[in-house]
Amino acid sequence: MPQIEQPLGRLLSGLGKGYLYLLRAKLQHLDIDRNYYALVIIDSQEGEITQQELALILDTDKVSIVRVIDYLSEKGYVERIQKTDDRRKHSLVLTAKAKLALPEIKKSFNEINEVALNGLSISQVTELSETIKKIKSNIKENV
Amino acid sequence: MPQIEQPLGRLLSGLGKGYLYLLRAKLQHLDIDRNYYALVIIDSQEGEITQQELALILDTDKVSIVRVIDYLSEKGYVERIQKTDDRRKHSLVLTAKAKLALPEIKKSFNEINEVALNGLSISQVTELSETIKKIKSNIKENV
DNA sequence: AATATATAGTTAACAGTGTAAACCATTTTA
DNA sequence: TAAAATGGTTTACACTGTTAACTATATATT
Repeated sequence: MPQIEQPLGRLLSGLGKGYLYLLRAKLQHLDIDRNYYALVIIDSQEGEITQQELALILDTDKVSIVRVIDYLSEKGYVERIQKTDDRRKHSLVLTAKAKLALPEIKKSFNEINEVALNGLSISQVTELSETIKKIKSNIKENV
Repeated sequence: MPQIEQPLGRLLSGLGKGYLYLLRAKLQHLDIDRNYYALVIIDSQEGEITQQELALILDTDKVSIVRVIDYLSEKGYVERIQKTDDRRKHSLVLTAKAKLALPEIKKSFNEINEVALNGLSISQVTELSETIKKIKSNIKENV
């Protein structure tokens, strides 16, 4: 097994950070500087996602989600709508402002992917995707 | 270009976090729960590394390094030795305690690599290593 | 129906991290 | 000799991850 110069964990975290940095730079003109992906998820489940469900998808906990939704709703991107069938739950819905911003958010995701993967062949990207999936499941099994 | 289901940044950060989690679990019996890699670096430069140089290698800033070294020296793993040729600088040196722990720290790095890369062929790991390097330089160029 | 238990979301608290500004001591440059 | 730069420290602030305790509702048990 070939050795990797740096601990892989550090390396991957570092890449993730660089990614986020580029994303923020690209979306600088928005009045939010984080939680973009939460918006994408909420949009994809339009009108039918609760905070718990979002937590599950984002692989985090409900406390963190409260903070995310507090932030996004303060900024006018999301509203909590109490569900009538179970009044403990809140449906998360995007505002018009968020819907306006979404296309450029998604576009930025794609653009940064292209920047990051620039110079790699299609088969290399496919391979990377497979490998990441494998590593993810390897880690999950051992956690 | 094939699309990747999740923002790559999130995915990579997530893997990095899982990695660190496994590492901490493996090294639970030590009385430190972070900054393991700093010890490896310091060891590899034995006696001839300053805080600034460490900051450079770890891709962070001097303020963060103060915290790292405060932590590691409180726990008895590292000592600051003022250099005589430039008394602003501190050489970082490992204590006997750190030297004793180092082999298992390195071993844990390797073991977790093996766990994470389990089921991947040698060529896939090589490919991954190349791809990561490429992504890293792509991101660096654009930061 | 009454009580116990579970769930969705919130609040509070604490430790850790990233980042910037101000500062001290020392060294280098002008 | 004065000014500027460097290595390291301190302080401050915002953000993040995590745990515990809490409210309100809903579900299950008797």
